[in-house]
Amino acid sequence: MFVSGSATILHADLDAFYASVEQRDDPALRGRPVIVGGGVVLAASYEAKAFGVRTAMSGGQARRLCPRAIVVRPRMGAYTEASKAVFAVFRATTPLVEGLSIDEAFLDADGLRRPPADVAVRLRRDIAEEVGLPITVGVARTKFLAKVASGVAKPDGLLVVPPDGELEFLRPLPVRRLWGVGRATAAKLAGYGVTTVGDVADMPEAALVSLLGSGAGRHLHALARNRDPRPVRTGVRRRSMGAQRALGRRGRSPGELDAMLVGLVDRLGGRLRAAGRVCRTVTLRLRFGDFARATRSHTLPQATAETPLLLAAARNLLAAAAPAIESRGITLIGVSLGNLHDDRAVQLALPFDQGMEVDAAVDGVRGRFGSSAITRAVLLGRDQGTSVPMLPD
DNA sequence: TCTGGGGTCCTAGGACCC
DNA sequence: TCTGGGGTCCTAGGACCC
Repeated sequence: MFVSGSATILHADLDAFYASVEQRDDPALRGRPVIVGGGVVLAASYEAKAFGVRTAMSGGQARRLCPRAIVVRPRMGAYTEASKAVFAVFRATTPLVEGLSIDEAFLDADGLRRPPADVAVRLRRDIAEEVGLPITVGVARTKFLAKVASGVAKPDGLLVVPPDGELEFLRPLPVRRLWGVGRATAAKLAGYGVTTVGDVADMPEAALVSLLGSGAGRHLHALARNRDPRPVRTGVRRRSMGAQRALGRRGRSPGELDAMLVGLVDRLGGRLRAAGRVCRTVTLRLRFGDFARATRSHTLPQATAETPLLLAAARNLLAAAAPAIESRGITLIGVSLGNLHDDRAVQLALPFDQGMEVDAAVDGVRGRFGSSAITRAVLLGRDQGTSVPMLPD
């Protein structure tokens, strides 16, 4: 391991997260191939990965590759709890934590007194001792490089990329290691004989832009040349919230679909309200019998977290899509809520019989917070007073 | 081999407004 | 009667990530 004093960003990534939680909680699973999820592999322990089992693989294929694997049902609650414990250790290390997913985060180690490599060693030890899970940490000057480093160091590893060894580390890597290069982009690049990060770095930016579009092209050009100025950002808010359900191949009646839609929207409405947020855009996600995907969306005039309003919008979208579903079949239904805002609702408890004062109060709030602060004022009844949801911005 | 459940970001066209 | 350029919002689709 190379220890450097000037690398400042850590990328911490739990190994085979769901499977590791299962092995931690059930000693009989330790050292054995474990697959989480039945129809599709949600996570595979490293013992199972050794047989070629991969995340997102179908359950049937995974069992053929590794017949001895123990298949366990996912326990989302246990994973959420483990994630919270891990993030608590992150925040005890530094307040500058940017979560990327349930099992992954960037930590800014700049400004900590000890060298970043020491911070990383201690972080891995703390998480092993306090949460009982293996975690891999990549350390580098930039986010991108730190993430690549943790990917290379997996599992249960630590890799520091020294500032004077960055290009040497980066150039031989396959393009798929670049953040944002998936199957489609890798295939496009391979068509031009571009297979390594070094190959990408040697291409003119204009060539990448004409091949991949201006956004992806410029992004890749910069990353391949090790330019990534993005800082670690705290307090990043969720921008959408969704729930979906796979349906298998057999057909579903309109009544069944409607019942599923009700269930999905009800769950999302609860999550939205629990998070203290409201949404304006409702998107219906469909996957047809041939597995082609489609989305249908509608933007409401006002943001809301009320289930009946969300459900009405979702039902309209489903009704509009009914002919396509009828003719093509359906294998997945989902709902996603976008255009999220904070719901900073204030409840003005005013007597029902003083309508003049309600108007005055609304004017007062508008005067203080701007004319767009109040989108709706509702008379609730004698005892409840007046509800005034506010939507600043 | 037959396909989960959660997200993010980008692109492109059309509507609409100035 | 014919017509520019720019900006924002909405919708749909696609790629990618874990």
